[in-house]
Amino acid sequence: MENKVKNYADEEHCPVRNVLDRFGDKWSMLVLMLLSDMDVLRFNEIHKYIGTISQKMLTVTLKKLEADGLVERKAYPEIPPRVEYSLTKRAKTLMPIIQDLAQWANKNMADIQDSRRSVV
Amino acid sequence: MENKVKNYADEEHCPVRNVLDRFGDKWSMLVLMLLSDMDVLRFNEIHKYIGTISQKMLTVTLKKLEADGLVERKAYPEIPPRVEYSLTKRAKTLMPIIQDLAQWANKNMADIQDSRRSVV
DNA sequence: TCAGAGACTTACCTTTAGGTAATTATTGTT
DNA sequence: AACAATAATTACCTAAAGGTAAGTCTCTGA
Repeated sequence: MENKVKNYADEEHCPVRNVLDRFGDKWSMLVLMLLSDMDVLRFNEIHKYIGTISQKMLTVTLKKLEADGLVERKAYPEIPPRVEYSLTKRAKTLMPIIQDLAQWANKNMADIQDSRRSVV
Repeated sequence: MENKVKNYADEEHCPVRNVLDRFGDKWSMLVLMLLSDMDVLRFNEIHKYIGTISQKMLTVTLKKLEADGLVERKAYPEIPPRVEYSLTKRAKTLMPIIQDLAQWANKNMADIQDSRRSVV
């Protein structure tokens, strides 16, 4: 019983909590999906694709994803600098699941929005 | 090109953004997984299983999930009151994906934590 | 008559996420 | 000399998420 509780609550040891916290934010999934579609993108390209993300948040998001080993950063020592981002192998094993999630969201969005409306 | 940008950024029409925003919070996934495991639970049972959630947040989370048609609430007109929560059909179509996600998280948590450490 | 059970609700406060706008470094171009 | 380009960084601010602790409602049993 106590164990059950631990399994569901313990932030340090719950893998779901621990890992999914990282892309439950506003931008991570979007960046992952974009990179999955486009393969390799430079900082400013991502910035343009996701028109509404701020430079700061793009930096933060990419750093977190890089720290988790989901995104690879390749900097070319040129002036002006060029930096290319792409998905790692690890991220590529995750993408099918994210695609499923996206598909589910696509299928169910309309119904869910209906539900929300009928509650209000 | 402009279309691409829209597809990736538009909050109103992006299904992923729109739907997944809802369980990208601190507790929703946990509650869904718990209900998936236990089938039917009362308010205080959930509260005990997830030892660290506050009453307020449990209420908020359950209400959001109910509004989205993912959780069903059955109140029995007794004193003291009894309320039972369970997953809806809609939620049950979502659970396999969440299970996959959990599995992926389980498999990759250790490596991801290593990555994070090596970055710091 | 007062405590207790169950499922909340409310007021208040702190923490975190995220946004804005200005600034940096370096070199080639005008 | 000033400017443009690229990929950031920094200081500052607002809004949203989440936590704490106390209160509410209604009946039952001691």
